[in-house]
Amino acid sequence: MATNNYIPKRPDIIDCNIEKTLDVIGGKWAFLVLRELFGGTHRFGELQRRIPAVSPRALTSTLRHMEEKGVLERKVFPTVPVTVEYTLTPKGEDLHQIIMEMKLWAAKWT
Amino acid sequence: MATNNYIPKRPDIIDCNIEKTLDVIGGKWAFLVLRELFGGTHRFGELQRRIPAVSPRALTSTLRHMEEKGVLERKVFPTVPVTVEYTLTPKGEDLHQIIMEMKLWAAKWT
DNA sequence: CTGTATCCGTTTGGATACTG
DNA sequence: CAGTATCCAAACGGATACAG
Repeated sequence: MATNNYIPKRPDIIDCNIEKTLDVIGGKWAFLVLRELFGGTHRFGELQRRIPAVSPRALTSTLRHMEEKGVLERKVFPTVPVTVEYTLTPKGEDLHQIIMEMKLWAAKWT
Repeated sequence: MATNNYIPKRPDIIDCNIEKTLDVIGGKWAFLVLRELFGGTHRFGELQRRIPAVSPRALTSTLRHMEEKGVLERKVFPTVPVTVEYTLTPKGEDLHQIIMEMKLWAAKWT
C-alpha cells in the first residue's frame, strides 16, 4: 500500500502515450474500415456494402477522420458520376502489428 | 478495381476479431486506468487522484466494466472505513504487448 | 456515385450531493 | 473511503431526403 515509493512492474508503460493510436483505431467503425482497406483499395460504395451496419454519415465521418490522421488517402476521379477511392498510407499499413497483437490476445483469452 | 477477385494484401487480418480487445482498452478511461495498474495495485481514491479528469461515476463504470471482462480484480477489505484494491489479472497483464506496439507506432509516426 | 443536410432519439458523462 | 443517485447538457449516431 506504500504508494509513495512503489516500483512499477512495467516501467516502459509509464510514459506511454497511446491515446494517439486509440484516436485512430478506437472509434466505432475505424477498425472495420481498416480491415477492408488491408485487403486493398476500396470505393465508398464498396465499403458501405461490406459494412452493412454503417450509415453513410458515420462512414463519411470515419473516413474523413482517418484521412486527417494520415492513415488513409482519398483519391477523387473526375468521372461522371464521380469516383472516389480510399487506400491505406504507409502509416496506416503500419498499424498491422498492433492489430496482430490484438488478434493474438483476443484468441488467447477467449 | 476488380473487387470480385482481389487478393488481400494482409490475409491474416481478414478473419481478425479485435472488437473484443477494443472493448477492453478502447473506452475513454480504460487505458489510463490500465497504465496506473501496470505500476501495481491501487485503491479507488488513488486512481482518482492520479487521473484527475475522471469523475467518480466514470471511474466506477470503467472499473466495473474491466472487472467484468476479467482484466482486473477488485478486492474489498472489511476495514472501517472500507478499503478496496484493484489489481491486474494475468489476462490484464497480457495486454502489455499490445500497448507496447501502440506506443511504438505512436512514437514512429509523430 | 458520393456524399451532405436535417431531424431527432439514445447514450455518455460531468457536477453535485449524499449514503453505508 | 468508496462509491451511488440524481439531474442535466452535449455528443453520437441512425434514418431519410436530397444535391453536385
